[in-house]
Amino acid sequence: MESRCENCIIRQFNALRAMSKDELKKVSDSKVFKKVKKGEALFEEGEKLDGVFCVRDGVSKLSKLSANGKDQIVKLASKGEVMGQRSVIAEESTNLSAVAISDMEVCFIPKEIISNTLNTNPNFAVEVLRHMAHDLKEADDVIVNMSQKTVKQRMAEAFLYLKNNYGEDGDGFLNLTLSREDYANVVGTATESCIRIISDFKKNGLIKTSGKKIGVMEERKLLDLVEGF
Amino acid sequence: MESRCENCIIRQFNALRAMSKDELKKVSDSKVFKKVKKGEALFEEGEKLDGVFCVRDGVSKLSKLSANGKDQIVKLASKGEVMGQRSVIAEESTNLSAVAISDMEVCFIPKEIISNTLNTNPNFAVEVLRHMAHDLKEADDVIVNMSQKTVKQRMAEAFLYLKNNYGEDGDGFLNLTLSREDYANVVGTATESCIRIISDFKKNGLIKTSGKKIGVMEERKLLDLVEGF
DNA sequence: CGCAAAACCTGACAATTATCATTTTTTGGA
DNA sequence: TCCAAAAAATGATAATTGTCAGGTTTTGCG
Repeated sequence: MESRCENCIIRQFNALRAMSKDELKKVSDSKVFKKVKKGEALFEEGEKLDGVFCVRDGVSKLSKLSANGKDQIVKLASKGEVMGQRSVIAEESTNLSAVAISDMEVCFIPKEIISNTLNTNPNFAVEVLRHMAHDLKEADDVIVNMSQKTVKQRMAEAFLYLKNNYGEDGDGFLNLTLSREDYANVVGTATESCIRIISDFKKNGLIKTSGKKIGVMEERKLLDLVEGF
Repeated sequence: MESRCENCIIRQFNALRAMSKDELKKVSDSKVFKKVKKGEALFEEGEKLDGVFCVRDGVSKLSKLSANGKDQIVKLASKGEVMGQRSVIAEESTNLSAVAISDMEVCFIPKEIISNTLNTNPNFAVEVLRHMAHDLKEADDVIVNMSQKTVKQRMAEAFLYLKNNYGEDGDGFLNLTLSREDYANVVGTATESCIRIISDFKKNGLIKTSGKKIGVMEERKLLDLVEGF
C-alpha cells in the first residue's frame, strides 16, 4: 500500500509533479498514509488544517453548510487531486468540509513542507497557481449554472459530468454512485425535487436506474437539455 | 495622471507589492495607462489577454454570458485589484468579460513581465497565490448563496456588500450606483423580479431610492433578512 | 428644447421549485 | 434472517420566481 512519492504516479496529475527529487523525498518521509471509509470526514468546515491531502484513490465531496442547514457540494475531488491547499496557502481555516463518498486512500502532507517548497521553488508555486486558476474558472462556471440554468438542466449536467469524469461499468451504470441527497446537494435543490427529476428522466428513457445506481441512456438528449434544446 | 509603479500606493493592495524594486521598474517601463469610460469593455469573454489590468480607479464588472443570453456578474473589481490574472496564468482565453460600471483608470501590464516574475520570484508567486485563494473562497461562498438563499436575501446581501465595500455619500446613498439590470445580474434573477424587490424594500423602509441611487436605511433589518431572521 | 431610446415600473399569469405528509423500498447490522 | 432505520418515492399544496405585455419616467443627444 504505502510507497514513496518519488514513484507515485498519482503525482503526475497534480502540482507535486513540479517538485524536485529532494523535495519529494522530504514529502515522502513526512507524509502519512490514511485509509478513509465511505462517509467519514477528512476535515470539517472551520477546522485549521495543518497539511493537505493528496487523493490516491476514491472520491470526496467538498461541501459547505448553509444557514438553513443544507449543505452545498462545491466540488468532487478524486484521484490525483489535492485537497486543503486553499486553506494552507491562505493560512486560514477551511471554508469547506471534506467527506468521503467512497472508500478512499489519501496521503496527508504537513503544511510546512508545502509552504517551504512554495517559497523556494517557483516552478512548484506556479504549478499550484495554475491548478488554482483552473479551480477558480470552474467555480465561475458553477456560479453561472446555478443562476441561469433550471434544476432539470443542472441534473442533466451532473449525470454527464459523472459519466465523463468517472466513467461507467460494464452494464452502463455510472462508476460513481451518489445518494439522491448528494445529487440534490450538488445541484442545489431539494431532495424531493431531485428524485422527481430522476423519475422523470427515467420515464423518458434518458437514464436508467437500478437501486442507487444510475446509467446514462441518451447522452445526446441530456446534452440538448443542458443547452436548452 | 501617469506615474511610476514604484510610487503607486494602489500596489499595496495587490500582489504587486511582493515585487522587487527592479521588477517594479520593468513593470513601470512597459505598463500602459488607460482611461476607460463607463460602459466600455476592457476585454470580452473568449479573448486572449496579453496582460493584466491593475485598477487605479473606478469599478468594473466581471461577467459571463450564459446560453440564454443573460449575463451573470461574477465579481466586481475596484481600486487595487488586478483583472485578467487567471487567464494569463492558465494561458487560456478569459472566461469573463470586463466592462466598466464607472469611469476607470487602469494600468495594462504585459503578461511577459508577470510570468517572468512568477517564475523567478517566489514571493510574488506566493502572493498571487494568496489572492487567488481568497478569490476562490469568495467564489465558493457565492455558489452557496446562489443555491441556498432566496432572491430577496441575495438582494439584501448585495446592498450590504455595496455599502461595506464602496461606502455611501453625504446623503446616505451608495457611492456605487448600479442599474437595476446590473443588480439583477449580480443576484442572478430577472430584472423585473429585482425591481419588485427594490420596490418592496423601499415600501418597508429598508432602503430609499432617488432615481437610480439607492441608500441603505435599515442595515440591521437587511442583515436579519439575509440570515433568515 | 424636444424627442426617441433606454431604463424603470407594474399587473396578470404561468412555470418552477420547495415543503409537508405519507408510503414504499432498501440497507445494514444484531 | 429479520427488523429498525435510512433512503427513496409520490402526492398535494404553497411559495417563489419568471415571462409577457403593457405602461411611465428618465436620459442623452441632435
